[in-house]
Amino acid sequence: MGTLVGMTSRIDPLTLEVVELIGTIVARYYEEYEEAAAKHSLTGAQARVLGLLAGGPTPMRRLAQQLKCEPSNVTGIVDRLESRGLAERRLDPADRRVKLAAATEAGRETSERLRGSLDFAREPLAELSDEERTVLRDLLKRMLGTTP
Amino acid sequence: MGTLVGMTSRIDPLTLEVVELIGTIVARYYEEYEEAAAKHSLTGAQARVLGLLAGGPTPMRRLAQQLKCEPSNVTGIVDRLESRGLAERRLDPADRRVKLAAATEAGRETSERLRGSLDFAREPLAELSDEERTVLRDLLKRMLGTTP
DNA sequence: CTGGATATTTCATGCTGTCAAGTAAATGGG
DNA sequence: CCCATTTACTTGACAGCATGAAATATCCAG
Repeated sequence: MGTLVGMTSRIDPLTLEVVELIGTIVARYYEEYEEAAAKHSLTGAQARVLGLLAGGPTPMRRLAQQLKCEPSNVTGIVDRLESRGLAERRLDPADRRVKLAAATEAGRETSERLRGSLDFAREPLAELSDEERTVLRDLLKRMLGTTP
Repeated sequence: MGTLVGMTSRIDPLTLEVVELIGTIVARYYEEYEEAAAKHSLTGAQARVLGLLAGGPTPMRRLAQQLKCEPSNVTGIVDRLESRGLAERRLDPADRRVKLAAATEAGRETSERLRGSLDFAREPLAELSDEERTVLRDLLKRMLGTTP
């Protein structure tokens, strides 16, 4: 029967406001990420994988876990990176079932340039003083349960 | 060789930490959103459109602007919502070129249930006191330039 | 009325994602 | 040792998202 609204009325307005702000940040962050990736002729998924490969050669399986997707999906993404010379597959000498995806030199360069162009981070945060950033950091940490 | 990092060394560690936290929040938010949508047999895009339609019948063109995508893309998303009885197209009496997408009663219900299941907002914020939430809100607002 | 702008759709194409099936290699219990 | 199982990856089929170009219908200004 609760036809009308009521969907948000149980949350206090302050929480609601913060939620909306976070939503805005998420949207903006995502948007800028895709844009930055596109600027380097990469899709978001390709950029994410390339970013993961910056940590060193990684088994396909592990990439899938980190991206929270099926391994078969990673196959395609790495295929496309490979066909552009940004990544390569290596055999894992310790286990011949696994294939290690690794960034090539070109891949590393692209990944670094991309990371450098992710301005979302710097620019809006520049608005805040060191002290404020510290407060923000601690609040976010608490939100995420990083500091129980 | 330039093995060692260096890619982020020009940003101070505090900013870097905040950026990473925001990245984590973005990832978690997105993940939960898709999950909540899937629980109602919707894709993320469909859920977003349905959410926009909660604001009333909306021209296709406007949906595209709000989603920041091409209008031709919206056609497909609304098609799929329509084929499930969650949305419908109406003619705009004022301009016969435009079609207004509108949520059906079933669409409104789904959209409300979905919104109710978006717990990301509430749960982590519960960690914070009212005062802290206020501080957080103000910091986020400043970051977003909402209060110049 | 005519020409140009606007709103939507259709089509072709590419990427992301899932799932089911298949291959290859590791592993462990008998 | 051997076979059954598990694990890692790939392939193929399919759906959805997203873009761009071209078609259609309508609006609007001159």
